Amino acid sequence: MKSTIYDIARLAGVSTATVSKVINNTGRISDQTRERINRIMEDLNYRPNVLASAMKGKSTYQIAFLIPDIDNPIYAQYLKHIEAYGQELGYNIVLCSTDNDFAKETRHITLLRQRRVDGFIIASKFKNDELLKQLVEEGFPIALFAHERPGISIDSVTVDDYMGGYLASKHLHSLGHRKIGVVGEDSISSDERIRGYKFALSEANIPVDNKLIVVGGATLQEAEQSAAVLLDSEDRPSAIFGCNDILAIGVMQAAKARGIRIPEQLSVIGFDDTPLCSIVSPRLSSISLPVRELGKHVTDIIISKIEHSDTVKQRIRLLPELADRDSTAPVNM
Amino acid sequence: MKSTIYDIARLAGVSTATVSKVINNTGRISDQTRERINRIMEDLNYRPNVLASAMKGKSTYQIAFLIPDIDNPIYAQYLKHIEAYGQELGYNIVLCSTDNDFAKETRHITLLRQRRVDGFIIASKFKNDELLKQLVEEGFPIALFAHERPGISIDSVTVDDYMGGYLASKHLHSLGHRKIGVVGEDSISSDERIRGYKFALSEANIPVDNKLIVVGGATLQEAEQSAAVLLDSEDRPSAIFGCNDILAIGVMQAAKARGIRIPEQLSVIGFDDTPLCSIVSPRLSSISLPVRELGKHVTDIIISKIEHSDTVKQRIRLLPELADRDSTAPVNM
DNA sequence: ATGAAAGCGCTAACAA
DNA sequence: TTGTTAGCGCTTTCAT
Repeated sequence: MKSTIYDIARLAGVSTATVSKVINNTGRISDQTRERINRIMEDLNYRPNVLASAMKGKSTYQIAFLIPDIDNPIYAQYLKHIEAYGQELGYNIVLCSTDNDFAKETRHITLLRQRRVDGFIIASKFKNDELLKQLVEEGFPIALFAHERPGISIDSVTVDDYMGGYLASKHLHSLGHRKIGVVGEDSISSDERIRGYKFALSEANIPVDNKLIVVGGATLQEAEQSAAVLLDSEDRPSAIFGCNDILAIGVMQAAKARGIRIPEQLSVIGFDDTPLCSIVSPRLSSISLPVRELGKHVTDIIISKIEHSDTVKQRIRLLPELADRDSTAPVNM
Repeated sequence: MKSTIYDIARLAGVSTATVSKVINNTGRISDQTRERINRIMEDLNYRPNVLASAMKGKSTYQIAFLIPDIDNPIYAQYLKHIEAYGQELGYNIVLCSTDNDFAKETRHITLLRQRRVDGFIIASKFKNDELLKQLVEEGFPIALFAHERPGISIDSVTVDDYMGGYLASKHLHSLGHRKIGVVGEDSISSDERIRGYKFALSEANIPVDNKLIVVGGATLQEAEQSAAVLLDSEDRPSAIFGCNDILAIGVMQAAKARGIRIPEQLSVIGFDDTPLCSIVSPRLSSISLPVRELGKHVTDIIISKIEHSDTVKQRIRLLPELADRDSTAPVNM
């Protein structure tokens, strides 16, 4: 049978209070008893029951990570770093898929609170604003990841999507492209990226043509359909900005299906710089995110909220960079 | 403040025992009190504290899922289905990366047991045999996923790797290839797949040439190096079987770097049939796994062990299928 | 420096 | 049908 704090206390000839103190490094204990207790704990391979200590208000050392969709490799990347860094600090990650579904996210949150997870990292475009606000008000450790909610006062760690959209479009423009299409999806990040695109155009004195902006589904297939609208128009763009790599790859496939050569006849650029970029051909230019740093930042924020009930709110926004590869080239007139 | 079972009891004018009984649907309670209690719980939005009930020996409704490496999309796929199905049954997934590291896996397991997770699904090539055996002996709910350990009596859910290797090689052979290379990695699955390959050859009366079998690292880059050995030999194979999609894509890239056209000059086939297959060009032929069913099976096994302390052991082995795409073609002599 | 004891929120055996 | 009560394993005041 697993040994308890009572076993240790009995064997050491002390009270459980004393044992508890050496476990938690609190109160004053003589070096002698401390050592004796430590030895006995080692001998019995004693591990405190986290449940019991959590019941007394201590943490469970669990952080929930909510994502919309594991299929997009960028989430796997996020997960990877958050898990790795959390692990270093003694925290486990409870992973939950929300599928961007209002009911699912709500259910998850209530369930996870019952489980007494210590905090939430939310990387999905959370729909239940009320719940979010409520959690924040209660002071529950929570942080948004990879997407912001301008209206709510809540911690967040994101990449500067606006900047990234600008960078991507600017790159295209610097290659001589003036007719630049966009394939986006329905999300705040995507919107921001498109705002950046528009700014790049306006900076170059190119009027924004809304027919060049197609916002559709997030899957590869849906992206192909969105791209089709652009590609099949009589006066098709010479370059397309996909608001994430999946979308951009959808564009590539649509182009390929139409015999449009990349980058000779069409430049394509993505966003996120996932490992997919080096796997497709031509290799996809993209906007790269400091994934590890993003992960480290949220984890740090959440944990400092958990451990020091830190209350200051912050919005950390890291800057993306251009990852220039083979899918973008000077415009061919 | 969160309400407790005491609040409910007080408001309903009954004892906590009664409330507990309606929560857990045990004992006999009059419809009248049951309804009254239920109403009050609804009104207060009462949620039982899982920690407290877990302390009384009930489950935590958490299953740990150990994987070696999130970078291979097949693990993301597994994760996706296990999470989704677990979610349906009220279980959360605690995700842990082991990086195939003995120390890490050991640390994880002990930590997770402290956390009182209900069971383990292990999808990494687990190194600590002793620990594994010990867990099994203790009757701890545990199942191996996507890889077996012939030596240990333990539940497992896998795909028939041998069969898959056979299928892949047979397909290549049926296209007229006789000089077929293999790029594998250091894992039991990979070994099995190679055994299947050998069987396909022997069935076709082709002698096995060990120089055609290269076992190396698991990353894309390492796969390229493995492929190089094959591709740069004076008498290079006309087809290569990559023991998973990443490896196969490494082969494709190595071929591309050498100006070897696929499938005209080299046929390539992978294993796992990840979404990557449709993204590379030419689209990669592969061996497809019934991923959803695999996930459902392990989850079911683990949960039945948890809930009915089911003790019969089973090895479920599902059959893979050929997914024929554009990277394989008749040999060109 | 150490211990006694109350209690976290729940369950279950036993009584009534 | 319902209630009393003794824990689960730990933390934490308050004494000593």
